[in-house]
Amino acid sequence: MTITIKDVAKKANVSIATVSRILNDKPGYSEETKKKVMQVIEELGYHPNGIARGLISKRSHTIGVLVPKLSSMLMTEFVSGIENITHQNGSSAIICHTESNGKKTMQYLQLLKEKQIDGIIFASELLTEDYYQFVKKMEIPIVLLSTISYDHPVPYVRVDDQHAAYSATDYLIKNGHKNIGMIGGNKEDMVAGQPRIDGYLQAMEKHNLSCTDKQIVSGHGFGFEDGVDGFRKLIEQFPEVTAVFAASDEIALGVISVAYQMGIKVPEQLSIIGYDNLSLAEMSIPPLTTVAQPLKQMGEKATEMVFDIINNNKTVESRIFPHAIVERDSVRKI
Amino acid sequence: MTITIKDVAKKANVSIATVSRILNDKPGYSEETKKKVMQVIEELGYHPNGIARGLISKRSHTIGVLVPKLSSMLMTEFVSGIENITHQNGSSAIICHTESNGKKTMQYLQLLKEKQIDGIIFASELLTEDYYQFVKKMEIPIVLLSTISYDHPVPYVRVDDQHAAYSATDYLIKNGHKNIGMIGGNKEDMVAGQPRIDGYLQAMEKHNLSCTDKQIVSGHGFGFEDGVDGFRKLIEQFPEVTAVFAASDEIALGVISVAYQMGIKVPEQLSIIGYDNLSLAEMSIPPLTTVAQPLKQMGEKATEMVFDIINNNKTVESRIFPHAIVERDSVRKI
DNA sequence: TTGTAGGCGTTATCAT
DNA sequence: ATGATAACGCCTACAA
Repeated sequence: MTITIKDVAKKANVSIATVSRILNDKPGYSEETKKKVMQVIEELGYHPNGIARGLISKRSHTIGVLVPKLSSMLMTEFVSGIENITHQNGSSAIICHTESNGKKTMQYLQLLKEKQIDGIIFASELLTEDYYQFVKKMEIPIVLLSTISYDHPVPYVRVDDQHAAYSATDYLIKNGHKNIGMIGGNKEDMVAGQPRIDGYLQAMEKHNLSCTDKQIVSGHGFGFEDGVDGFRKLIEQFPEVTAVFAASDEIALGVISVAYQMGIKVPEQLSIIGYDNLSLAEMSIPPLTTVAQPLKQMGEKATEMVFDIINNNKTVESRIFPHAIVERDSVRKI
Repeated sequence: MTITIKDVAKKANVSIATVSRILNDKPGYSEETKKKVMQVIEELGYHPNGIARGLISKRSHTIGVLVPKLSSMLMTEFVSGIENITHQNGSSAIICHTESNGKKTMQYLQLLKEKQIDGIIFASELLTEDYYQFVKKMEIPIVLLSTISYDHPVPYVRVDDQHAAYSATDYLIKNGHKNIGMIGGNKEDMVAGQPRIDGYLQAMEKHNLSCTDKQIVSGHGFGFEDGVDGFRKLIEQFPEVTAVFAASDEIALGVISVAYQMGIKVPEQLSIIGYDNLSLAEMSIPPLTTVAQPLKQMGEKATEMVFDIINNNKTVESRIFPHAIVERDSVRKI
């Protein structure tokens, strides 16, 4: 049997109201009784029941985090930042692994609603009409992380993907490369897929570099294997390639790996620039030049925004974080 | 204003008891009223309040997960497995990032208690007397993941670290290596530190191979940098080294990285075997031979055990998972 | 089949 | 400064 505020009250010969006051630092008790009560609490090892509290306060001090893929280091960084701020605000985070599955996502949304979570962080996936309608109807504060909604005014935190991709490609060009290929993620992905391809295209055009379809391979995802398959395909259809822009660090590592197998030297014969700046990037051989997103800070900012909405019920402003090229050793300067 | 069971009852012209019965599939209602009620629920977009439910059922359908480090891929795999099973059981997981900080850990423990979580998974860190006493007193079901308690009978899921380390070293020896060095994690770490060193020592002795202090470097942690620093130190004090056993994959990558910088060829001049089999291992150059732990399954099993305790209130048996050498290309067969 | 009422552990509003 | 008591949203005997 777990002990409640009643037990404390009884043993301390006071009413539960008094105990409650002491617990919540509300005026209306003497130092003396406080001392007595605190002692009893200590003796009994009493801990208030947050559930009962939540029933009244209508706050669960919990926020929900929806992520498509748990196994990516990207998410790890996000989650890490989210957890920091959440804890700092005396709350905790429930993490939900959607696997990019619409049905599962809706299930989670309902679960979170039933759990009475105070807010939601929705990461790295398009906010569909369904999701949006649900969240809106339930009046749950939400902010998007590394994604956006095209049709609705939902606050977000992200990097300008197209611009970042432009910068990456531009960096390659500025370093003397002309035959630049790109390995993108999923073209259908309106958030991280197409925009990065567009940024690449934009840079190529700007510098009057030819860019045929053969120079772009867009696979199914952003993983190592996608990089492996992608580069095999790329080098076959565009053998003149001298530099590649990979839409993720994992893809970039896949490229490096294939290059190594084929005896192509990086960066002497092939330059590579990645995207994300995961810890992987420093660990690769050669260390990977890549465009960095401030992952952890983004997670933190998004979380701060959620709490801002929760606490002040004010609308918050979206935020685009700056990206930056992190120069390491995978790009040859011609 | 959020709608409650009362609103549903009123609009459907029934009592809240009836609505509750329908919601929980308890006998005592006609098909007809069910239809009516369900329709009203639909119209109103009603969702039961899990908090209120929890107050009665004394179950929060939430479990707490304590991990020391969020940014490691090890944890990612664990968490992934945990989340799977948790969701499968209609619950969710609150993840707590302790940073190996005792005070923070105790705070989290109390937070979790107040949240009335149903159980705890405690990962990759020694269960101190404090933690144990708290959990015991609060009668919270707990299972340890990739760690153990020396002094108390707390169920755990892990791999036999010493044995695994023995296997790794043995593998090196069987492939003809004699001058084998080791780069361990933290020696103070009674769970993942010393046992792996012991396993290494055991294998060396068994095969009558000399093993001086110079052959072992034990750093502060299990990260990439520890591998970098560790190997620099190792090769200085033990230049004859021809193979190294790294206590983690990240350490191994650090070693490879330094070797590359120094122009030492892997595996031609230096063989390396890692520990963990993270996805990193396949991505390295050359692909890393390592001893694999079934991370995700371990997370899943630990979670199943927690639910076993919660649901059946039975004591569960600890489980040691088998490890396995995953042969890739970082060890030269002499 | 259905409704009434008490209780889960707190907090908040009254009195005293 | 303190104590009774009504909520909070739901479940569950017990009645009807």
